[in-house]
Amino acid sequence: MPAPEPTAHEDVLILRIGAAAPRTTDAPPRTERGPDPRVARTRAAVAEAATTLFLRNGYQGTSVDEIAALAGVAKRSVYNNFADKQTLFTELVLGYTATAEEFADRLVAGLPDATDVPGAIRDLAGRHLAAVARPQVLRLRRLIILEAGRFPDLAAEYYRRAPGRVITALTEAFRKLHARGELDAPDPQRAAEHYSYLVLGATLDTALFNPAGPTPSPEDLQQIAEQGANAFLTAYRPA
Amino acid sequence: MPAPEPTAHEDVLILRIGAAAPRTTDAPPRTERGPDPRVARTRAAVAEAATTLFLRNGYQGTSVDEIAALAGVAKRSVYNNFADKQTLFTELVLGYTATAEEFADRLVAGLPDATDVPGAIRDLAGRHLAAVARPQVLRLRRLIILEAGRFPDLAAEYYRRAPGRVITALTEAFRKLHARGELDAPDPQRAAEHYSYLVLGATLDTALFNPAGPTPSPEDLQQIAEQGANAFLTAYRPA
DNA sequence: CCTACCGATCGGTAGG
DNA sequence: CCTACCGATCGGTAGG
Repeated sequence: MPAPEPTAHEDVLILRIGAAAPRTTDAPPRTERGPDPRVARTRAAVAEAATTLFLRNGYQGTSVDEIAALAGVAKRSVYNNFADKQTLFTELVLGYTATAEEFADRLVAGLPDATDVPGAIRDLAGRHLAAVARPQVLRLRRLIILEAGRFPDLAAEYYRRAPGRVITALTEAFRKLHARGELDAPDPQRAAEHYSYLVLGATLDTALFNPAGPTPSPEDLQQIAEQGANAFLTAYRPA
Repeated sequence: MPAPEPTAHEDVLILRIGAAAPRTTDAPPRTERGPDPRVARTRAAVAEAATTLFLRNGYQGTSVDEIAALAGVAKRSVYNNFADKQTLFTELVLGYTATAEEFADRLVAGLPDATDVPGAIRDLAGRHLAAVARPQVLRLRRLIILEAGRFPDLAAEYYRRAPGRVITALTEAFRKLHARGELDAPDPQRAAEHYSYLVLGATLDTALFNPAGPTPSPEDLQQIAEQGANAFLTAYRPA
């Protein structure tokens, strides 16, 4: 259960979306040499430029002209690869959501069968907060919240598959640990929520109200995670 | 220390701002009958309309024309009462911030000297969550987060005077309760943060990602508050 | 990749 | 002379 390398996380998103097949499905102009590599290159450049600008300036604050300019392509090329601005936005966000979903599953994977449960939960809290507190992740979370009025289904799907997925996985883990007598958690879902907000709450909240503020140092984050995990372990310690 | 009547809370904000003196300070045209009551009436109508629309559609999503139309006045009247759209927005938010600040102080007032500390903290949690979970309060919080990029100083001031004020007051209360041996909270600020996120975290988070979603019932909120308070009390129970 | 253009809408201000 | 208010329209910019 190795922790993923932090900074590569966002790159995976960009590359995945950038490498996706273009939207044209009818009679693609294939030759024997396969699809035109310039198509994928242009699409990847648009996706990367759009990701950068959406995360920095929001949906409304980003114009398609800016995306085209930063990608080094014509505005027409943007619309050749994505139906419209809304589709471009939702495809980028859903690509990241899939990455976050995989992270959630890996994060909790070893917990139900851990031998040193307090140690495993402290370790999980440290990895969890370190992953969530990365500037790109905080910006994405903030972006989705900002656009939840315009894209309610997208926000709901992100919530269900990213933070909600962690809650779901932790609920199952805590249920087993309660049965094993390792935790006193008769309501495992509530315990999972309490864990999440004890470990992540302060950091996520601060980032929403002060988006341009400094990132906490790894040492600060480690301390916040440890104190949150300790409070959780004391509250849910078996009798 | 009675809990404020919920729905009247927002009205206080609107009336306070609406009744404020107009901006003109040089040589007001007073007669023996006092200032023109139409001035205050127009200003109040603009403030109320702007509050409604900003909370519903955000800053960018609200035009001055819409504000004027909903208030039933000419657009020129908006500019006669507020220097520009940004000033209108910040004055409204700061008016509410002052109300929230007073609420924070009253909320925690009796805690440091409480005799039944667990009972007082459970009671505080119920009043705290009930106040914060009101739709108007959740919408205001969301609005400030949405505009934290455009109005960073405003977001920082709101955070400091509203949720931060609760943390500050609780920190002092927990420090005294720790000294009295009623809580085991050697780091009272961290304890105050843990209390806040245990009691409020899930409700605030859900409202951000699903702003059009249903409000939890008072019974649900009471249960969430009680379980959060119980987890806090177990985690910080003196030895 | 640039310029041009569309239908629409914005915040702010003119005259009366 | 003042404040308050109106109908009309300004220059500039957005997505497409």
